[in-house]
Amino acid sequence: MKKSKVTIKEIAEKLNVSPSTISRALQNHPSIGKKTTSEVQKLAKKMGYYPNSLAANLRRNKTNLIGVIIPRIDRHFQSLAISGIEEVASKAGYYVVIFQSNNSYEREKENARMLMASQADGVIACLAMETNNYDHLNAFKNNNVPLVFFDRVCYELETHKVVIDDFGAAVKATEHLISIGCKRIAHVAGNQHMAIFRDRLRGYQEALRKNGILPEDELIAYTEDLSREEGALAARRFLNMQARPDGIFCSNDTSAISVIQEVKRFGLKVPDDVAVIGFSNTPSSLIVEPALTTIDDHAFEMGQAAARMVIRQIEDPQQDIASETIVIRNDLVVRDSTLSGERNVD
Amino acid sequence: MKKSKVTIKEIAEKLNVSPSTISRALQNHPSIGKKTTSEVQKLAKKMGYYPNSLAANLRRNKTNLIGVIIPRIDRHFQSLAISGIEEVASKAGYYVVIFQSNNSYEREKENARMLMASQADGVIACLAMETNNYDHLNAFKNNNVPLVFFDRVCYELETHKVVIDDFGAAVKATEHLISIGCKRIAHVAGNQHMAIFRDRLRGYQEALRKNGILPEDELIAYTEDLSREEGALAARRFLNMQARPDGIFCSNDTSAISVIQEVKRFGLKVPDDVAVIGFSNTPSSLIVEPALTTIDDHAFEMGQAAARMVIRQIEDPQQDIASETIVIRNDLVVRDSTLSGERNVD
DNA sequence: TTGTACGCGTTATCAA
DNA sequence: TTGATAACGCGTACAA
Repeated sequence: MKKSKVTIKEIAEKLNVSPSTISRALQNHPSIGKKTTSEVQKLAKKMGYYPNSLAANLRRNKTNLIGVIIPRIDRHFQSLAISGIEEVASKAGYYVVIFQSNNSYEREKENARMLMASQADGVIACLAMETNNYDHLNAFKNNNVPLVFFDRVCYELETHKVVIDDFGAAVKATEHLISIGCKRIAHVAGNQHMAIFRDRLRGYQEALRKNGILPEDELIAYTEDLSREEGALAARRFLNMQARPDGIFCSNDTSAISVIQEVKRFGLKVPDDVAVIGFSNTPSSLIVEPALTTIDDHAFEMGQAAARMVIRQIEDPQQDIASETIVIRNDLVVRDSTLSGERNVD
Repeated sequence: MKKSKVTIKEIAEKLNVSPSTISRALQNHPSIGKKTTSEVQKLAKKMGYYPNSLAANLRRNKTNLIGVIIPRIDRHFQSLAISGIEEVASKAGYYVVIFQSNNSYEREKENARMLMASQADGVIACLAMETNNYDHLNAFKNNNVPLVFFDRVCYELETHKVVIDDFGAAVKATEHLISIGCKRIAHVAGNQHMAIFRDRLRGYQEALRKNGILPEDELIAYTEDLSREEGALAARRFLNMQARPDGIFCSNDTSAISVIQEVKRFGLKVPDDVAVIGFSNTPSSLIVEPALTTIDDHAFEMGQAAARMVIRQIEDPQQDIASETIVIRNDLVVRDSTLSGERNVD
């Protein structure tokens, strides 16, 4: 049992050479003799030496760390995106450190501070729901730490971004409902604080207009965070209306699944009486009955793209284009919640 | 736009005081005058100063980092556990760094190396499926870095552990099936590499024996990783048997849900013809129809307990009990997949 | 109340 | 092929 950790110095003493020789030998520096090198490496292993990356990073002024600020890793979309980030990062020799904001602005600020202090080489962020002040993120720009947003981006800040076309996806989803014969289409909307949910709402409205349907305010349910409960609440309100909607587009899968369950509990059929469509293609969308039609937003690819972007900036900072936006494709995945020969079309 | 990051020295020069004064003022050291302190802090803010924690940690020989080695964060159980870890850690002033092994032994080894290099103050680990050599984890013990296992632990190593009573939970689950009248109970087993899945299998067998039922080998389906596909495969085999099982206990929810879907596809009813029970209480268990009876393994609490344990060891190393194991409670959550007045009992 | 001086573990530069 | 020395940014014992 060692008391304190083994350092380069101790190895040097045992071998009667200088610490620099050890340092070089451990990195297979060509200027060190083959024999010395292998001796050093053997002894280092035997002594249980581990490099102290604090010291090395301090000296080198590079940490190979990419910080990720994200609301919550236990959301499917976000953990998938992180997997994408990690895949690209680790292949390029970077480590990924995750900071959860829990959708709290204060924690996000704290996370940003910690990231600055930890000397991360680059940062990838998906903003917290609460966030509408962006000063805490300026520190990165001011210190030339590359910053890439994804999904929940901030248009007020001039940085690189990775997004999907939420507006277009919402248009696609809504027009799908129209195409299967829905006449009266409702929308369960997310927090209007966030651009992605505003865009989805706008897309929904635009699709209606384009198809000669007048958007009605009472057909929109504004929710705080698209939870199961809010989905059920919205569904009940819609179902009890005189003129009941025959199609519901929800801004996420959680609320959509809740809506399906509520429709069934109400004694109506999905999709025959009410067709339902969600957003994100989470695993649960395959389990609910009927299986949920939804938008696949390719979270993994968003993560990959964000990581590639931030690494490119780290590795050649000259190429500093002011602000570039990558739009990841999205697909409508049609399943039984909108698919049926028996839809009650009038 | 600053070229390089602001340091204590630069602040010192601007204020014509020594760097140590700045250092102390920034930490609200009592020996520094009120006026100086506030001046320093104001200027630091204005100059956009961020402490360099590499340097500070190197000096202090403490990082306040807790490293977590975990197979995959996009598994519900694991991301919940991490949330538990984070909650406790951040309250105690520690940061959590996550290293995914992707269930690969090689990556886990690499993760351990990185964690040693990053000078983490403590480590929490949930082992990869592949892992059956534990040398890479000895480094922590040898360097007095506290190590706590949770869930997928390693009995060969003398460390602190947080687990649930997998054996007891499996007994409970199986006896529940017996109690509702199941006579012929099958089991979808996880990878027998891992103790938790061995224990669940043993618990299943023990419950049968205790109740005078002879465990049959053909009623056990051994799977690689309890995936949807493997669950479906197992279900088909069981359903096509001459003497069809009337109850199936699955070692996770994913396979259980898949079994339910397969039973229905086969034209039989859950639970009337076949009752199904899962393990872990994932969100999807509420969405499948009928809703899945399952074991709640309290992942969040496991994470909390592991974090408390590792922090205690970090903060008073004298109390170094060789090896302590915390067993977190687990609950049987009874839902419709085993609940029905109409079960076909003979 | 503040400054001086040193060291944390490593690496880069320069000289030998 | 190797060694001496300085430096990375910060914290702290000691001195003033």
